[in-house]
Amino acid sequence: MLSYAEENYLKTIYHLSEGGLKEVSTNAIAEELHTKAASVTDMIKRLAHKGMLSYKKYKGVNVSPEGKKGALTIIRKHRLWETFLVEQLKFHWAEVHEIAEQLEHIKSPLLIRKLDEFLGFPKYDPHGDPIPDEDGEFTTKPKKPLSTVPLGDSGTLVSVKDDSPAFLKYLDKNGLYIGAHLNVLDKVEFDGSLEVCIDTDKTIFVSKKAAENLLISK
Amino acid sequence: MLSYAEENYLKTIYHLSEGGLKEVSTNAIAEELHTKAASVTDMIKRLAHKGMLSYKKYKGVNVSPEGKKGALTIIRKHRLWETFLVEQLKFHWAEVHEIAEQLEHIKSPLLIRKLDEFLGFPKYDPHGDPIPDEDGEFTTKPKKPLSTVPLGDSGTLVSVKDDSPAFLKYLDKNGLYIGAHLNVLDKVEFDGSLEVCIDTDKTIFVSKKAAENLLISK
DNA sequence: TTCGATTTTTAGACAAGTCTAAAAATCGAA
DNA sequence: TTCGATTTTTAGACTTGTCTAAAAATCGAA
Repeated sequence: MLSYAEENYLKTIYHLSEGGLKEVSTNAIAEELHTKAASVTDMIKRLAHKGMLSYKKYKGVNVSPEGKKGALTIIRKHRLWETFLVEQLKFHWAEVHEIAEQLEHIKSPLLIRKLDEFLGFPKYDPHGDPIPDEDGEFTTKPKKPLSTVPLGDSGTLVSVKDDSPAFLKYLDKNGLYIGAHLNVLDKVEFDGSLEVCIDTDKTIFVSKKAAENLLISK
Repeated sequence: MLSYAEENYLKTIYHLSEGGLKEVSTNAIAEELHTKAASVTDMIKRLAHKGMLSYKKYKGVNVSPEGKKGALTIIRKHRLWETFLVEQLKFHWAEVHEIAEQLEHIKSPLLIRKLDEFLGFPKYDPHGDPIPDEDGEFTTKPKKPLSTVPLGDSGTLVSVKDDSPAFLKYLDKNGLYIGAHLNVLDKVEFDGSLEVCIDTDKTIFVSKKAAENLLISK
């Protein structure tokens, strides 16, 4: 059984390893968790001892199959709770992360199964990220920036790269939201901006910079 | 800001003090929390230092107004989450306590306000206990054992004294559930058992012992 | 390939929360 | 009211998770 702190480290390391593929450096973990390298060394020893990571001094860590399973369980819980907060409690998708960071540590497999059922077995969270199932399986729809969508093509706005308050305000102002159906009507050669139709009923212009921040999925 | 452990102590001490009325002994706290008296002494010093308790060596502790406020916030969260688990996620009311023990420590006043609204501002939790509002106010309906309800009177089954699996099984078997409307039709002099009508459509006999375990409210 | 910069680990300290064992205070019965 | 039993506190140790400072290992550029 992992502690609150151990779960946070494991989840972070898993994310940094890009799904358990790459080894992760001590400093990268320290930076991500706003902690110190010495603390990270202590913790990765603990997690390695528990079989979650494989670790060789000075060589960084790799997530073990056991660790991957643990990380995906935490991620599953996080994303289910985010879905609950947005769909049921009517939070805005940009304000749920901190609360889900707490909720993801609640220990009760039955609770998560019932929550999943209550939400109708969602496949994606409010940020467009996939929700792993009980076995850790999930399907990632390829996401690409709106700026790379070919003229005439359409897709769903599933995520944003930058979720700063300034950019969220921009989204609101232009009637853009996660889940919106976007159709690229025209590309302006001069400045790279796009003419985009939202849900077939509204047309806006999106700057090149904004289009690079909007992530689209089919 | 109180830690997880501090919150648990405060809540337990508040309950033992019967709403902040009585002073509470070190040993009583230790027994309730399955910990040792020495640990309790350490913790009550911390909580007294934070202004939650007033404490004089060897004299037990009293809950301060600040402490009462904190305890009622935790109790409010606990009971709202229990209500959510039973009404929305379809847990049985007897299996939600442990999960709510974890959920009650989630820190987000906005979350609790939204949860309260989502649930329709419930006044009582699935065990029949009152849910304090944001200011810590609540109204306790007087509860009394079914065995003391006069012949011909009726009320709602709001709680049980003993929630052992054996007694829960008994409830199920007899069609009894929290929220059932009960009407005392007859009292058997011989063994103190009662003839009770459930929701006007079913009549059962309840032994004296069972009737002492069933708590009724008008 | 060597030496300085960077990264990582070790060593030692600290805070929270727990424990055991022993000392101190209080309680209660004769 | 006194003395033994009980309760409570203190003292010291342990674990988890954190830190700083310093040592050790690795990396990279000349």
